[in-house]
Amino acid sequence: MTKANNVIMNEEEIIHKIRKFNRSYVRSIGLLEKKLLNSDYSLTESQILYLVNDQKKTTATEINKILKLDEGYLSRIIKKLISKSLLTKEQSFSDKRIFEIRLTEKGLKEQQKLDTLSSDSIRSIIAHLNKSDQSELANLFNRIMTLLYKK
Amino acid sequence: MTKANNVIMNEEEIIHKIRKFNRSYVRSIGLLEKKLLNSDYSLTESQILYLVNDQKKTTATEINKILKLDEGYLSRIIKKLISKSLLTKEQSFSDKRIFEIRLTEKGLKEQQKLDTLSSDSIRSIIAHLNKSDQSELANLFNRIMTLLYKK
DNA sequence: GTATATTACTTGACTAAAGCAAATATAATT
DNA sequence: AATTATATTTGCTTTAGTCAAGTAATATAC
Repeated sequence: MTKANNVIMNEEEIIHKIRKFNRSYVRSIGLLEKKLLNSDYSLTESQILYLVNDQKKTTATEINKILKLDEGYLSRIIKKLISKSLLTKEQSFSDKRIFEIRLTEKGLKEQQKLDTLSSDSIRSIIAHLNKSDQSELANLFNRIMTLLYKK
Repeated sequence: MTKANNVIMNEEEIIHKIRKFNRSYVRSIGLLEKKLLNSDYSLTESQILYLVNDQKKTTATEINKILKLDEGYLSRIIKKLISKSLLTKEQSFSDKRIFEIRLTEKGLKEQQKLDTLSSDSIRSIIAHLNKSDQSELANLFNRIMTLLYKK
C-alpha cells in the first residue's frame, strides 16, 4: 500500500490543505450530481433509492440514521416514491410501528439507471488520466477512507 | 512525495472506490457544514463571503463562474448581504454594467468567524489521528488535487 | 453612426426543498 | 394500568432555487 512520508506538518497547514480539497472537490462533485440527476429525481431521492437498494429491506428510521433528514420530509419523499411505484411500504408484523421499505422492479431499474449516470460522471472526471494515475487516485481515496473512518 | 504503487485496477473498481469515498466523505462534510453554519448564514451565503474575501474585489459574474447559481438568486443573496452590511457594491467606472463587490469590515469579521468554524469542524474529523497520520492525510488530499485538477 | 446582439445585473412570479410542531399508533417501561 | 419512548404522518411555514422578462450599458455588424 501507499507509504506515508513522514514530514510532520503543523495543524494549520493540514487543515488548510483539507479545506482546499473540500472546496474544489465537494463543489465539483456537487455540480456533477446536479447536472446528471437532471431532472427526474432530486439528489435526496436518489440517495434514498441508493440506500434502499443497498440494504434491500429498510425503514425510514434506518435511512435517516444515514441521511439525517427531517422526519416529516423523509416521510413525504417516501410517499412520493411509492406513488411513482418505485418503492413499496409494508407494515412489519412483529412491530406495527415499523414499515418495511423495498424497491419495486421499476425502482430497481431506476436506481440502476441513476447508478450508471453516477459512474459515468466519475468516469468523466478521471478520463484525462492514464490508467496508472487512475489507479493511484483510487488508492489515495481508499487510504483516506481508512484513515478517516476505519477505527 | 507519496509514491504510487503500480497495481493497475480496472476502471469499474476505480470508479467504485471513488464513489464509495464520495458517499462517505461528501455526506460527512455536508453534515458538518450544515451543523456549523447553524444558523446565521446559508452554505451559499458563506461560500459567497469566502469568495469575496478570497478575491478582495469581485463581481456577481465572477462569483457565478465558480458557484454556478441562478443569476437572479445570486443577485438577491448579494442584496441581502449588502442589507446586512456585510458587502458593498459599487458601479465600475470603466464599465457601468459591472458592479464591484467587496467585504465591509463587518463582513470580513463574519467571514473570519465562519472560517474559524469551518477549520474547527475539520479539526474535529481528524482529531482521532496522530500527527503523522494527519500529515499523511493532508498529503493524500493534496496529491488528489494534483491529479484531478492540475494539468 | 445607428441597428442588433451581447453582457451584467435585477425583478416578479413561481416551484421545490426543507424545517417545525403537533398528532397518531404501537411498543416498552415503571 | 399509566407513562414514556419509538416510528411515522400531517398541516403549516420558511428557505432555497428556478424561469422568464426587463433594464441598462457595451460591443459588434452593417
